[in-house]
Amino acid sequence: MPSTARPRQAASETHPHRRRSTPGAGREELVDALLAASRALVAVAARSLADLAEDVTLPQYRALVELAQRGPLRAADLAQALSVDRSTATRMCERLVRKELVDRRPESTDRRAVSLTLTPAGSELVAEVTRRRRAELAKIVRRMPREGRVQALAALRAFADAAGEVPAQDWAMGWDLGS
Amino acid sequence: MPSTARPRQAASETHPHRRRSTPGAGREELVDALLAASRALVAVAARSLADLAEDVTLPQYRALVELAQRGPLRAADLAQALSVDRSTATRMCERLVRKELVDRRPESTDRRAVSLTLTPAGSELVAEVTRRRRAELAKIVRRMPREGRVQALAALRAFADAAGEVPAQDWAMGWDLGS
DNA sequence: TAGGATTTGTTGCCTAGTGCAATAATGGCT
DNA sequence: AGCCATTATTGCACTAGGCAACAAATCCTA
Repeated sequence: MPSTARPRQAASETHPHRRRSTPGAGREELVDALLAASRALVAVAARSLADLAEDVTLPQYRALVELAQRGPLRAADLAQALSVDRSTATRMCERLVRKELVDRRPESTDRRAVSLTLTPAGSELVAEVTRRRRAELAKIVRRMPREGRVQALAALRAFADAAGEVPAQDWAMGWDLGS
Repeated sequence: MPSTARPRQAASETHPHRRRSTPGAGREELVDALLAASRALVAVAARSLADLAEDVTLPQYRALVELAQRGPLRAADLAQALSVDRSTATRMCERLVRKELVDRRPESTDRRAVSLTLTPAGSELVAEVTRRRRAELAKIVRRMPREGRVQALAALRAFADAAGEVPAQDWAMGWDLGS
C-alpha cells in the first residue's frame, strides 16, 4: 500500500511556553506579515509569467531562466541546475525547441553532448518577463508611503540575510524563478 | 503549428527616463530586496511541505489547504476554489482518498454531489505544515536585529497593503499555499 | 406533471512533467 | 584494445491538467 504520508514527527519546533520576551514587535505579527508578503510576491511572480506567455509552463520557464543566466548548457548541466532527471531535461528541451525558444545543437568537442542555447525569442521572453515582474514590484513600491521606504529596504535586507543563513536552499521542490 | 509563444507585446511598463525622484531609498534597490525576499519566502514554503511529506504533491497540498479552510466541500466547489477543471479535482481527490488524507462521501441532500472532508490525518498534515512554516519564519525573524523588527513589521504591512490594491490576484497559476 | 435544461461527478483522450531503468554512442584511461 | 564513465535518449509508470462526452439527478417551466 502507498505509504500514506502521515506527518513524520510531532512539532517540537513551536515553543508554546516561550511567552517571555518582546511584547513589542510581536514575533507572531511579523510572521503573519511575512506570510502576507509571501502571497503577494508569489502572485506577482506568477502573473508576470502568465500574462506574457500562457503556453510556456513554469518548469519550461525555469529552464529558460537557467539558460539565460548560465549561458549555453549541456543537457546534463541543465538537468542538474534544475534538479531534475536528465530525461526530464531532454524532453522539456524538446518541447522548447518545438516552440522555438531553445536551440539544440551537437557539441563539436564531445559528440555525445548537446549544447542548449536560447533563441532570440527565448532570450526576449525571459527578459520581458523579468522586466514585467520588476515593473510590477516597482509599481507596488510606488504605492508605499515614501517615508517608510528606507526602513523597508533595511528590513527586507535583514530578512533576506537572516534567511540566507538558514539550512540553505536545496531547491528540493522546483520553485526558483530567477532574477 | 504550435503558436510559438512569442512575447505578446513590448514592455511599456518600464520607464527608462524616469530618473527624476529619489536618489534616497532607490526604488530599484527596494525591488531587488523584494526579489531576494521572495526567493527566501518561497524556499521556506517549499521546504515546510517537502520536509514533512514528500509524497504529497503541491497540487494535492493546495487541495488539502482548501478543505482545511473552507470546511467540507463538494467536488465542484473544490475545483473552483483551486481553479482547476472538475475532472482534475475528481482525480486528485481520488488520490488523496487513497492516501487516506481525504474522505469522500455522497451528499444526502443532493445525490449527485459528493462531500469532501479532511480525514484526521489530512487535518493533521495541514496543521503541521503550517506550524513548520511559521516556525521557520520565526526562526529567521529571531535572527534579525531586534531593533529593526518594528520597522520591518511596518514595512511588510505597507508592502502587503500596497500589493493588495493591485489588479487583485486571479490566481491564474495555481500557487496559493494558504496560511 | 411531463419533458427539457442544468448541474454534478466520472471517464476517455491528450499533453506536460517527472523519475527510474535500460541502451547506444562516445570519450578516457590503462 | 579493452574496460569503465559519461551523455543523451527512450520506454514505462505515475501525477497534473484541460476538454469533451456521459449518465444520473435535480430544477424549472409549460
